[in-house]
Amino acid sequence: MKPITSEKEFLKNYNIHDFDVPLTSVDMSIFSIIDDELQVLLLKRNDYPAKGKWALPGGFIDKQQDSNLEDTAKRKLLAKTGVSTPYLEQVSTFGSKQRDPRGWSVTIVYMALIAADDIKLSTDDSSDEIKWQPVYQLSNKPALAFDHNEIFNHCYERLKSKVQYTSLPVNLLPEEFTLTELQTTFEIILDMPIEKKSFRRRILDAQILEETGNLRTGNNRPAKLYKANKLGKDHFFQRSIEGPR
Amino acid sequence: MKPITSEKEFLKNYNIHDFDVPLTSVDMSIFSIIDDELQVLLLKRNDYPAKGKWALPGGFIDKQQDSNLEDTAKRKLLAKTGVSTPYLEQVSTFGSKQRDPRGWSVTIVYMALIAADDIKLSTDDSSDEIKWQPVYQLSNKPALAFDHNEIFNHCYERLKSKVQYTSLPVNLLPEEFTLTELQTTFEIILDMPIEKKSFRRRILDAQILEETGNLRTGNNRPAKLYKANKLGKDHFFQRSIEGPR
DNA sequence: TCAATAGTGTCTTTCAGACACTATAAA
DNA sequence: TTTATAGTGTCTGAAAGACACTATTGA
Repeated sequence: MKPITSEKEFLKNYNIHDFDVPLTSVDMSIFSIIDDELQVLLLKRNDYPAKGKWALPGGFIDKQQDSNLEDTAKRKLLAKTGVSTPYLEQVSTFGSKQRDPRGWSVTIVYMALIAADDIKLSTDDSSDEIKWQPVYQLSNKPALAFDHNEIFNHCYERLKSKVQYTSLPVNLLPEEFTLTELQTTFEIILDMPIEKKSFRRRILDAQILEETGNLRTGNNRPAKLYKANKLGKDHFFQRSIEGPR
Repeated sequence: MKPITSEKEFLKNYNIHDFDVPLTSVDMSIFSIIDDELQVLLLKRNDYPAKGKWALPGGFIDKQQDSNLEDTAKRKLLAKTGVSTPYLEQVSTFGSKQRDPRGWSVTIVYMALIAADDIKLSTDDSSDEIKWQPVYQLSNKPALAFDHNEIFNHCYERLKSKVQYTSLPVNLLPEEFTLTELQTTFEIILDMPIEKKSFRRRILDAQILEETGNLRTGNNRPAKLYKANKLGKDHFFQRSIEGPR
């Protein structure tokens, strides 16, 4: 074999199957607030390995369809929930010899935040059951497929941590919402009461919301409706919410 | 072909080469403070693709040697720098069709912080040149191999961001150091002066350091030497350093 | 008018920035 | 005694928590 002297020539002779690469997939924790609870989407696996076990949604990269990792995550999310423009954040990548019985494997993990009213659940042939699971029932109890309990916990910790110093929860609400609804969303995720005045001052001073001019009415004083502006979906505060003293 | 009815049978018939998986690697930004500058380690590529270009250290997962992703990163770091117990943090994963001319590829990116006095640089056959590059010369200027400029920038942003609310810089110093040396390290990374009293109050109140009892002497008042305790390597503050008003 | 929720005024607390001050070494 | 750097005292300011207060609706 003669020596290679150009990049073009190198690539002509290159074959990925000469290399012993790990299996690579994308998995995700899809969060939503349903029945005033933070819930995560689970699928029951229809095939081996881990057949019959509940798992986080995910799957393999489609080298034709997907032009990058986020495409893979978005494609899976759309297939299961019908949501096409989620808040999507890469959380971490898990890779080891033992995490999948098929051998050395790597999974790139995303979390998605979606508003409950956008969701139309559907399954495909990789699973016939799909459900929302309250996160407090998942933190310790039932064993998900592979290392998905660990993966989920990592996502949940990331979410709780970022809710302390960002405005992420606006992504879990419909387009229009009241300040009380937003506060409740924060409180559900942090599992902690927040002082009303502090919360409103913090959010309003950050100028990440704008009034829509509409009101939410009920059997009491109507509340102003707001929507997130550009910044609102991703604002970082200088200080964390501290909680009760 | 008869249907598969057990996990064991499934795994017997499973062959990873039936699947079209992407090429997977690990890359890293190794930071150190050298000559009072934040610098990052670069290697000149000895082989195609991108032969002759400077690149971040990295390489493929060795499915025999490495039992997880961190092992791969640690193995590469040890080979180049001789450092075996770094501060090592997974930053992000880049994956796309175009980022490598060999086709769809994924790289898991780590950043490492190491103390200058621990380092013994060495190359292997994948490169014959290795160097420290000041980060301010890298942020915009010279084109690294593949998407390594983008990868580096991501690491650098992560580092600067975490230095505002953690004690990470202790990992860039030798075991013993003065408060002024620690402050200088923060200032170099943030590229911003920090008020002395605020800094010392913040660090000391967090109880992440302990006095070693030794003193750093010179042509002036000797300074107390400190070392990080368990918390010191990874402490998170409730509030960020804000900088001059 | 009452119940319920929206929304505000204002005090305290915490921790960062500013900056002038004192302390201790070598030359 | 001077110069250089280590280290402190104490004021101001920004933003969070506490909590009592007022506002506005339907029943």
